[in-house]
Amino acid sequence: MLHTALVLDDDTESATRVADCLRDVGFALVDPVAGSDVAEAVKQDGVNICIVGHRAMSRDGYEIVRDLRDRSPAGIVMLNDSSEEIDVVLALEMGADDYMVKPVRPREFCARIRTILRRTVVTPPNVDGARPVPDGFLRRVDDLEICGVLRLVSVAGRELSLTDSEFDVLMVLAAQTNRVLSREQIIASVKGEGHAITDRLVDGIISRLRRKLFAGETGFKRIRTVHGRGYMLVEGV
Amino acid sequence: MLHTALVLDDDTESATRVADCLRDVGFALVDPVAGSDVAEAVKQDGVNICIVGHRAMSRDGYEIVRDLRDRSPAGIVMLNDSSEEIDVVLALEMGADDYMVKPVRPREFCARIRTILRRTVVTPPNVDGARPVPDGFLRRVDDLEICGVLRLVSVAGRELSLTDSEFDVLMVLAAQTNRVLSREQIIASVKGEGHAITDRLVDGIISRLRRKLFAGETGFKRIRTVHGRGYMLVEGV
DNA sequence: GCACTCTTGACACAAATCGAAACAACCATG
DNA sequence: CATGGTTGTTTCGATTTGTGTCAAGAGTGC
Repeated sequence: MLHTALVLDDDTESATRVADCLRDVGFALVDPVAGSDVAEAVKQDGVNICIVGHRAMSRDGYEIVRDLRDRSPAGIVMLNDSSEEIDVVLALEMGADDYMVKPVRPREFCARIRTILRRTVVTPPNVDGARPVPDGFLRRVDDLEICGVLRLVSVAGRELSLTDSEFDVLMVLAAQTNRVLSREQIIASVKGEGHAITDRLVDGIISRLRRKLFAGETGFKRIRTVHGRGYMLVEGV
Repeated sequence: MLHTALVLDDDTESATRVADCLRDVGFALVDPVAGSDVAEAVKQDGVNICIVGHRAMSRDGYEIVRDLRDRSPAGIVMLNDSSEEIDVVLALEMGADDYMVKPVRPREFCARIRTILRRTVVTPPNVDGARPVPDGFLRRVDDLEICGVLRLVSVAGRELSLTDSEFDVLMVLAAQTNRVLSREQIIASVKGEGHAITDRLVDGIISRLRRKLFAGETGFKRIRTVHGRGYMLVEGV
């Protein structure tokens, strides 16, 4: 249910616009690390979808798309100012799953993203028996370890049992540490969009999480409340 | 690889234009039979991709798209004169894989078709994304061995006898380990679609499976329940 | 600082979901 | 037609989810 996205675009205006769209509909965003191997990072972080501008990380966007496609099954969307046929065709042939002309229309953008995800199989089919062990989807936040695939959590080595909704919320927070997430965003990430649920449910789950995770700990609150805005999982105290 | 396409559009000018494109790049075209059940025909003829106009076969194109998506894994492209955001979003939410505004540009059109086909796995009636199961195949999930042909199962070398329905459900779970499958998906995979059976039957079978397979095991649950969503067979603890 | 308002934490409780077992219907077999 | 095995439904207790409430806390204007 929780999807992770990566936005790469030197056009910062478009990048923030797109990032906001994605966050609103419940995506966790990964920060692009300049100079790093993008495809490798995408694999590492279990990114489901990449948005690439026609120039990104001071490189040619098309090149990045090809690179990503060669080494990752993630969905790829190319953004560009140009609506020329040649540019569209080139992007798609490099391996993009869709091509949109800026400025994107938010609702269409989200709908197209969802369409791609519908077709994206996270683990590529692998017929000959043994599939690779899911080492990915392991998130570490200080001494908190979360395995997204097996849905296991441990704090300081001590393993503990969370309910499914507790786990889902923790996952969302852990995907975006040191960043405030609104209750709406958290619910959207966990339930999908347009679910009729009270905001306050999040409070309840957070309350239970705090007790289970950081029961004995004194002083610092690692899940911090930001009054009027939401919650944040603090990393690197 | 020969692909088969079906063009449905009351706008004959667009239809022929599109059909020509497809033929040029090597598609076999299926003739639409007026009044027939489109989704059924698509299945029958092994169609890989459907092009649907906003009016087709004297019906509303959006309706056709939804119908197709519900009952076929084929790629679907919607064509329309309108470039309104609302129309795009609607089409995609009905299940279209792409939406293009007429008149289509041939090279872009073909590139987009190819992009869809890249993502379209033609897995026969099965949970979507499930890996194709070769005959005579032996699936291994940790110390769990399943022979699909002889319908035998063993855990840690110890062989045990399952009933047919237990075996079927185990097969479905084993085809997609570490991924949550809904009760609907499980029932659909085992019985075929549209079978009038209680969701809860799955619970019963899972319960019996757990007892037979992992009777003595302590601690970790290898068939995991995800509250409100379904079940998951965990691999690689 | 003080009064006021809105937000949050924590708990209690209703509703939904799940696990396991009991039970009825079905089916093949002898 | 009795038997044994399997399938699918029902039931009940246990767990989890989601709502309501109220006291405590945080922000704001004075």
